[in-house]
Amino acid sequence: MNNNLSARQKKILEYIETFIAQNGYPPTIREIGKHVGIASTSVVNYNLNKLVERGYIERQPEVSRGLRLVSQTSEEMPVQYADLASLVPVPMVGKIAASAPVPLPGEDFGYYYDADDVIEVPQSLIGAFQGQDLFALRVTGDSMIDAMVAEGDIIVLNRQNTAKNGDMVAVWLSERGETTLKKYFLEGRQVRLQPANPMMDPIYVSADQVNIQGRVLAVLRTLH
Amino acid sequence: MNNNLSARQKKILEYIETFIAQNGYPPTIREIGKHVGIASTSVVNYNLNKLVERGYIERQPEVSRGLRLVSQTSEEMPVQYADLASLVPVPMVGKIAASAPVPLPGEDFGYYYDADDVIEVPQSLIGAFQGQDLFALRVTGDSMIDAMVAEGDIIVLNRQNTAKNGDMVAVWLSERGETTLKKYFLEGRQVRLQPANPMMDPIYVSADQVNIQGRVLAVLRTLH
DNA sequence: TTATAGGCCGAACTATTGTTCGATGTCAAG
DNA sequence: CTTGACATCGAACAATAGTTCGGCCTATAA
Repeated sequence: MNNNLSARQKKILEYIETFIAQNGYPPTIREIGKHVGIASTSVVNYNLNKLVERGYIERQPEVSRGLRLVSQTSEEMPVQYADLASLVPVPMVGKIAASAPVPLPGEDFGYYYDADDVIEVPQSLIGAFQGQDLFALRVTGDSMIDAMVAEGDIIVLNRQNTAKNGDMVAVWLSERGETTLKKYFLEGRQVRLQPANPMMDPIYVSADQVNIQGRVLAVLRTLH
Repeated sequence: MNNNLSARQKKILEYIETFIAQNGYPPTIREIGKHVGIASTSVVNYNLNKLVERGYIERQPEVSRGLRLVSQTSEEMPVQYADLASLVPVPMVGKIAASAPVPLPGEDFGYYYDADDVIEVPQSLIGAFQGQDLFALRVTGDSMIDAMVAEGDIIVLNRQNTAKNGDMVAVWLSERGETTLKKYFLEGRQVRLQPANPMMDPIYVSADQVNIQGRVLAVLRTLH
């Protein structure tokens, strides 16, 4: 079977590509025909099906503009791709202080934050974590000093409400009405919360008093 | 004018986003309506026009699926954005401890570092600084605790031997045989070195005892 | 109270768009 | 020469999808 594309099919493919890039949605059969010089919609249809057979595009029957480009893996993008992937956008959802619960990205927030409220973090700083559950907070006040976190620091968290021993977590202590950053150790029925600063003593809290808000993945401090 | 989105409009926006991600082409008015719980196409149309007014999407009249999402970020700062989002390679030239002078990238080093010894830092974290004079150090030991810097942290510096008041600098105190990170204030003939931790007291050193090794631009801490 | 605007519904209308099918021309194999 | 696969055309058809309009409801301003 011939797996090469005819000149016409290449033209179609290119047109689809530029059209999508330009408009954000795919072209119709007629639009393709007009720009590629094909008079009949059925011919375009015919060639589109060829492109499907050969794996260049996918189509959705009876759906207007129902086509999509299939990413051609073997291109020369691997370098670029790695670069783009290594910078992860993380929404800044608010501030964190000892006196208040952690603001979490709620359902009501949805995906929409101001551009100002997104920071770009190198993937290498946050390990394998990624996606919807990442968020960032700016630290206000000096109350996190025992966590070695200063005012103005940005902490990057993964939203989760469980933790493994040794994880650095943001917790809300319902009894004290207080948020803190500590290393988490479950010890029997109580939890040991160990400050990052080795000179500070841990506190012990009953497990049901501890609301884990998220795991701290990174702390960023800029000084310029 | 109210620029906020109603819950319904947020839902629509989210649906468009996931739909495009999933299918490669935008949804129709009826598809949106069905999934967002709107009975009438006219209402969807109405809300889509609201989204256009507020700059979230663009529409093409009389075109099926003629929607596109407007990228929120590229709106105002197209140039800046690319810059801010870019990663700057910074060589890791060694470790820093209180007990030893700061290793500096010497001429003899040249441009040659292992790939392992280079970290990628977002430009946004280090402000306008860039180029040859950037370097990074890993902190060993707990001796920098009064600078709110923990063991394992990475500090990014700009090599320079002068500083402005208020700059956070790495200095070698020849008299004490000690390296520290402090805020720098020149006061007459002596220098006040102020710990980042506001609970700690400053130290005062004669100006000629202070060897500035570099200005601290950022501190990075990873916890995974 | 009466307006008025915003949000919504339902239904009809029209334009767009994918699908189908018979017919034609070309070319290489039998 | 005949056959059959391949590519094309044109036209009609039917499903999809955007637009419009009258009416309803609620909250707020006059």
